[in-house]
Amino acid sequence: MAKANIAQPFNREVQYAAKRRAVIRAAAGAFRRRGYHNTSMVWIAKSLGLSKAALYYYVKSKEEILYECHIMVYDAMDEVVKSVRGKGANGLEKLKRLYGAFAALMTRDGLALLADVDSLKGAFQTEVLGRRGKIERAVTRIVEGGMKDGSIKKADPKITVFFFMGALNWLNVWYEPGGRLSGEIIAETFVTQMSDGIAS
Amino acid sequence: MAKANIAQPFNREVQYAAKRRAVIRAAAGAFRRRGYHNTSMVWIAKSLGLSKAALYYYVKSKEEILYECHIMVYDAMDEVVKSVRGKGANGLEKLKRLYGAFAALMTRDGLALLADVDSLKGAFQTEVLGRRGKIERAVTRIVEGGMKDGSIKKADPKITVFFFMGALNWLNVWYEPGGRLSGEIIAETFVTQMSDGIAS
DNA sequence: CCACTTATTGACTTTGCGGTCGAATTTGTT
DNA sequence: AACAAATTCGACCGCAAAGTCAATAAGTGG
Repeated sequence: MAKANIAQPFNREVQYAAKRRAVIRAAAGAFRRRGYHNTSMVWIAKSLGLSKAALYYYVKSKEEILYECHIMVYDAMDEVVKSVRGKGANGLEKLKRLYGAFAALMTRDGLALLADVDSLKGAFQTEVLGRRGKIERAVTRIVEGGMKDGSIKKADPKITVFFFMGALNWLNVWYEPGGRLSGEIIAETFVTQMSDGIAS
Repeated sequence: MAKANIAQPFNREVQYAAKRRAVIRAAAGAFRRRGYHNTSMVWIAKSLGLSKAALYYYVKSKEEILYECHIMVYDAMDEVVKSVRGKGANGLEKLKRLYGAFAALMTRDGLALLADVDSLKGAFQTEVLGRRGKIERAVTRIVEGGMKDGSIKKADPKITVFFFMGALNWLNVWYEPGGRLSGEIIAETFVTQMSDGIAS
């Protein structure tokens, strides 16, 4: 019980976890802007005021960092999916909430869908692809629901989903925090455009 | 004059050019599927039944291949842009033709928007970014035209354009030639979804 | 202030891959 | 057949960047 009450800044495990997260986040930002292979461990280290060797105190390999980046995003997305359960009058309404929240994740929280899945090997890749599939299936299910309740016009669900999910992914490439276009405006426009594109 | 009439299969320059193109195309396919950095020169060579060294008889560097891949796509897109000049009753109609043709490029001709611009350096990168900007501006101009003539609902043109261009790019990731979903179906659905999303 | 754990480092090793080169082989020409 | 030009190859080099490790500094509890 003693340890449990120590204030966070003086709790070593908490500090370690926080620093580890900082490493992941620093890397995630760099990966998003310049890609996985164009970002070196030295660069990540320097951006945190550390040496490369120190990084390996927090992570096992560069690949593990990339893996964690993906997991971070999918965790957040799972959370969003859970939060729209039961909400919304129909499939389309539910989807609008979901999509808006996804857009917010990208712009507000700096979380980006990474495309470098092929740089992951073995179990890492398998799990990330699994998580991606899970999200896709969840979104597809909502879309199918909307097609059934008549709020979304009938079409192949897969194409429908990948269309607007693709738009989201491309955000990584051109969105710059603090730029002319605020995250709110983007999210709003995206939701409208998505919604009008598929409403019946 | 003598040389000019030689049949193509016996004309060395033509053969050289054809082989060079084959190298670019083989690489383009691999880059699209597994990414630039996950594709080695040895792999490209073997996929053509050659040794790595032979590749360098046709190209100066791996970076040059990536550069040519980009140029190939932008040339095709410029062609599409030119082909819709004057066509279509209004901005939206023009855009639908354009977008459909873009989708066809991706699915039918296997041309893919590469995202690895950051792997290009110096002049290569500058030119590719220039070409990309040119296309974006052309598309944006059409969209703005549509907003003026009332066929497209008013919104920030940049967001509007990036939304549906992003969807196009994401095709690379999931579209598989010969799969359940034909290029025609995809192109058709994409055009509808794009159009309904922005029509006024 | 001492013993011990946690953090961090500089210097080194390893490795995968792009790129080069001279030689060999194939192809085309007279 | 002989020669030249176009192709292709095996073997090698260089380098950037991932990853290791022994040494050390910083922090903590007694």
